[in-house]
Parts: sequence; structure tokens; C-alpha cells
Amino acid sequence: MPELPEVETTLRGIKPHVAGQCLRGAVVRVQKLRWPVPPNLSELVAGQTVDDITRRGKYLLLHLTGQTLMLHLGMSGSLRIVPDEIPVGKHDHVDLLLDGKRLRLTDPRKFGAVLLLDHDPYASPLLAGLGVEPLSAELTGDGLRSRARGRFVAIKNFIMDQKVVVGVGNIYASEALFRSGINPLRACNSLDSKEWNRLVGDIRHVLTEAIAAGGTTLQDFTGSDGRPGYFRQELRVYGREGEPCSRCGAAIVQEKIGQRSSFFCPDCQK
DNA sequence: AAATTCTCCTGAAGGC
DNA sequence: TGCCTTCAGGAGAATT
Repeated sequence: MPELPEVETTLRGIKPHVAGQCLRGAVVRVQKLRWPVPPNLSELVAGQTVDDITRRGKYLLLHLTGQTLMLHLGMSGSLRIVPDEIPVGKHDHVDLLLDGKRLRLTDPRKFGAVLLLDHDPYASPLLAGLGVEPLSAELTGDGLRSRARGRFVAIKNFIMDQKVVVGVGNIYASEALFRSGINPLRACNSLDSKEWNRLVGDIRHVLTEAIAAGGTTLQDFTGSDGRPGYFRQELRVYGREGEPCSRCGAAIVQEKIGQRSSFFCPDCQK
């Protein structure tokens, strides 16, 4: 499930192949992703240079000459650089054509997105309301504490809210809360300053470690080179229900919080 | 306004 | 072996 580390891994993998390249066109095989892919995408992007490629939250932004191509991997998407002659798979929905190779979006569950934005992409509705980048200095305990004031939503849902902080998904939310010793069901306004500071540090820490490991591969996530991510073995609670807590030995429990399965230690997460 | 539920999609896994 | 059900999840939309 691409969260920030998986998107960042993808960005770093494809950037050397894409930045500075001229787009020759695109192949759209499946239009029906989260939003319709522009059917005439090919003619719209042909001839434009990819000046830069950046990430905002879980979105990838290809800054073209006059527009911005916005990509989202949804929950099963991956981007890979492939040679022109490679066979097309069932879930290979969109190719961006470069010289002699292509950037291919593969997404079995079709929750991803390929959108072309005019003007300032950061003013678009999808990006304008996004929260702070967790790996930047914008993320502070005090900042989160003030955002949580007057709210009662579970802390796990709060840190997964992209309007609060971007990039933290279901896996890393559970992992960060475990490392902080905070029960995911706690109301977000019940954390004290010390807990907020600790949580901010652990969010940063777990995301940074995951990026260093190339992300987490659960089912079919691969980096742009086709290799899986190796952070899965570092997960301390996610997917480990019934296993002993690495800190206190109690059995890890699984519980749904806001429709999402969550994992935590009932003894040492207070 | 905030919180909760619904929805999209398909492959994997479990039940009988 | 095979069909059916359930689950997984990012996040906008709809609902409470």
C-alpha cells in the first residue's frame, strides 16, 4: 500500500530516467481509474519536457513545460521504467512514452490517478488542503497539538488525515503509535505535549527508516526497478496479531478503527 | 464543523 | 475442484 515511503522510493527510482526527458506521447489503455484519465492524454503531453518531478504527500508531480501531470498510486499502483518492447500486462493502464523506454503505471485495483493540471498545481483542490510534510520542519508537536484541539477523533485516524499531515497511511500509523507507546484509540486531544513531541519524532523515524529500506512490500509493491521493499521485516505490530510484543511480550491485538484494521500492544500502548 | 459511513476495484484467502 | 463470501485499503463523497 503506497504510503509516503513507497511514493518516495518510486520518485527516487524514476527521477533519473524521467527528469529532463521530452515526452513523445502516452498510451492510455484503461481510462477508468479513480478519476477518468484524459483520453487524449497523448496529444496533450506530446512535445513537453519533464522539467522536474517532485512529491507532495502521496502525489507525484511531473512538472511539464506548461502543465503538471499528477500521479497517485492509490493502494496497489506502481510505476516502472520499462523498455518499449516489453509485453503489456493486464493491469498496465497508462504508459508515458520517453525516448526508447516508457514510464508504466500498473495498478490492479484502479484506485490510482493520472490527472493533467493547468496553472498552479498547488492551488488545485486535491493539493490545496493538504497538511504538513512529515519529513520537513513543518511537522512539530506543538503544531499537531493545536490542530487536535477540540477534536475527539482517534489519534490513529488523526495522523492518517491527509489534511493534518500527509503521507502517513495505515501501516505507518500503527507503527509510529507503537513506537510512541500511545494507544491508537485515544482521543487526539488527550495527548500531552510530551506525547505529541514523541509521536512526531517516531513518525519521522519510521518513515525515514522505511525509505532507507525501499518501502514496505506486502503484496505487490515494487520500486521502480522491480525490487520489493524490505521494511516489512521491520514492522513491529502491523500484521502481527497474536505475536508477542517486542517490548513486553503481550500478544499484539488487531482491531478496526475507522474501518481500518489497526494493530497495537494492549499492554504497553497507553 | 466534525465524525462516520459508503464507495470505487480486484486478487487473495477462507469456508463449505 | 470450485464457487461464494469476506477482506484489504487511499481518500473523496455522502451521510449523520
